[in-house]
Amino acid sequence: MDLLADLTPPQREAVTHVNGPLLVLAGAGSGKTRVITRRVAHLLQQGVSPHNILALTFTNKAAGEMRERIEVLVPGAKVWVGTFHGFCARLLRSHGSLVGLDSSFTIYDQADRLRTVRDVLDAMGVEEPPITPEKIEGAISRAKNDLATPKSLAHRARDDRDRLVAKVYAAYEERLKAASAVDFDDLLVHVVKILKEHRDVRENLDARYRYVLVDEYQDTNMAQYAIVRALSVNHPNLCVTGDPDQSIYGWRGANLSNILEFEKDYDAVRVVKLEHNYRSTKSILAVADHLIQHNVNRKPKDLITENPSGEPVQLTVYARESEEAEGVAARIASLVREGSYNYSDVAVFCRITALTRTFEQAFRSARIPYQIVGGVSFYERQEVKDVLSYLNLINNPKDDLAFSRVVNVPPRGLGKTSFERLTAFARDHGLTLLEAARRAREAPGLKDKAIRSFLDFVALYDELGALRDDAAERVILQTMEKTGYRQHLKDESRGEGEDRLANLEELITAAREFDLEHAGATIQDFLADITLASPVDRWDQQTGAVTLMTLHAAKGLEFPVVFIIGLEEGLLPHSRAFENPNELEEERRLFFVGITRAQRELYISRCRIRTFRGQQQATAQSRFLMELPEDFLTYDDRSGVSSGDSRWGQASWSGQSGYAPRRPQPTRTPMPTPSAGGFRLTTAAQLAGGGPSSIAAPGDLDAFRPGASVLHPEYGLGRIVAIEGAGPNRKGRIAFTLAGERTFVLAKSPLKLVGKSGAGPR
DNA sequence: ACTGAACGCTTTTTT
DNA sequence: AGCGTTCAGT
Repeated sequence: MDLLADLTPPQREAVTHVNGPLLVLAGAGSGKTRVITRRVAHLLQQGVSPHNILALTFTNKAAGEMRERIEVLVPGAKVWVGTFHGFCARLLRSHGSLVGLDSSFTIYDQADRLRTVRDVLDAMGVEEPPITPEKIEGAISRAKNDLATPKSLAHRARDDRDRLVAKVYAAYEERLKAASAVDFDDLLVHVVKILKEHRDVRENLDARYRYVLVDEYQDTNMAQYAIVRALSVNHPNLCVTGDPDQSIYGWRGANLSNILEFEKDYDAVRVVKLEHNYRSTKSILAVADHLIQHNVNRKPKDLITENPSGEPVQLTVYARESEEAEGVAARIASLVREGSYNYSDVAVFCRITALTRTFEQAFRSARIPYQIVGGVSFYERQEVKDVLSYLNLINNPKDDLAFSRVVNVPPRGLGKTSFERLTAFARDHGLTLLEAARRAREAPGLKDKAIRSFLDFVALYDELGALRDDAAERVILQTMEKTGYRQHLKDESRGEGEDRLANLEELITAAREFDLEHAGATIQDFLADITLASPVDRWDQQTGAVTLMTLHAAKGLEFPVVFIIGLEEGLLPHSRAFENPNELEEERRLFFVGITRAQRELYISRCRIRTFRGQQQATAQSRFLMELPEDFLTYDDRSGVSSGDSRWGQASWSGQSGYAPRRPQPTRTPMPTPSAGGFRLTTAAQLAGGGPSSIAAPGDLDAFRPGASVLHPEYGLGRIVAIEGAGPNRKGRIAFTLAGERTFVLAKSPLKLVGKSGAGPR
């Protein structure tokens, strides 16, 4: 096919560029992916071997898309397209020994990292760290992204916290090394190290990957920069694409100057600007453009489109979040009912994942199919993690973290004490935990029973270890049988075991699919694949459901209809960004990214009261709303509250604004307002005087009598069948409708009385 | 050693 | 509000 026929002159220029560095500044919706894939096809057409081309992206999803589109253009071309992390993992399997890494290394995800940091703090005897483990973990990650070592960190430490971070960092590194493990950042950092220290390797790779393409270059960090740089010394045929206005990963160490300074960094850079937008209506683009112009630290850029003006962008204010969710749900329902769109044409974006919960409820009761991208990942569920830990240990016997996860799963009578003795023994003799377990007889202080359990575990392990080179599905099945894990879940008294088994079935299915797609692959490949997979990768636009995701996850996607919710100070922009002008600009870019995902219709909303961590709070509208052009907006205040804030507030309650809603408003069921009215439940703990200022009024607890109905936040409704004892420590035996019988110390329990004999308004 | 309930902390975003 | 960790009872 003719690769150039349907391209604009600038697109054509980028596609036909062959040798030398190329910077493509691609505005949102400017056909960037099309340009990259065409360029790859063009290179192949010019006789470049697919073997010599490397295309790097940030997500597997983007990589997969690119691979597919290249396949359509040039069937059978074996171009390596993948993520930075995937590329580095592969490289380390073959070259890891140069940095002292076994080829069977384990990849730690963030949860593993945090666990390790906690363990390190524990081992160091730090009782009350001045900063949280999460912060330390973040600081270590940040240091790695900036290519800082524990030493350099210790060197520039200014206070106790910095010194602690540096110390933990050093110990953390040792642990990973001993466990033959790497974290996400290490994948990059180790490769950087190899490229720096082994000239021959670098030159070979530079020559091998003669043509390198990097997508989303504005989001590269120092380590990624160093890798790309090292692969483009002798053969600087490097093509980077990106948009500084869409840089949203600064918090993760992305370095905007990588793209801003690209022209100075390489000689004779060709720059191509793609400013023509093929995605959005004029209204949407105008709103995006107005907003982003408020960024000071920015290269001016035009956004042009020949698309129709379309509907104005609609801004709606709701009273509370439940109404926001219901309002959005109602609008989606009517859009679909009118026949203009399918559910899968619609996406709802929010700043933080916590906001999706309300929407789930609203969608469920409105019977709108939805899918959430992100949140608690499938692979993070307990039972999945357990089985995967077995796989990790089979693959890498040094993985102490995996060992400690599974040694007592299912329960083998190995408790804290036994485990601590084993750890001490391992540490004293420089053994891995598995080796130590093998020699459990020599470990001081271990009881006979524990020794036997450890030895049994090792025997079990050896049996499983023989499966090391088998396909993933088989190993998982064998593991579940031989460890007795499947039986363990079956025996679980309450219904949860079945859900867990169902999740494991899903894992088995995933493994089977992986095995089919990757002939000859082992569990090591399977583990790497799922560890490096992100929730977005599992997302599928074609499922006929509304998509619910964070603004970050939305990057690179597009939808006919987009809702962006929670336009409130503290949320968007997020409160953590208030202090820092750069971070504030990043928040603005984040909003910009969200807006420019929309093709035809865009709705933004906020609410006046939002519940956060259990607290209801009045909100202030996002400062970004003031930065949008009125001409392209309609405004609709459905909160029923007058408020002095902003010109928007004025426009709303006068009722005379020119921004009348264009469509009939869907009717809403009036909602009772629980907090404003008189009905409130009081917990037993409150009755007993949980607050420091009040003194227990013993009489109040008397309301908890046999026969009374109670509500427990977790177990739901129940009835008191018996009261045991007397005084403040009296216990209640509750028969729950769904969860069986349980006993509580009333004064400490979160039980609430319900029904007419229960607590009235106070 | 194991279970279940209370405590206390938090994540903003993710490869 | 929700989760992981800690604490207490058996």
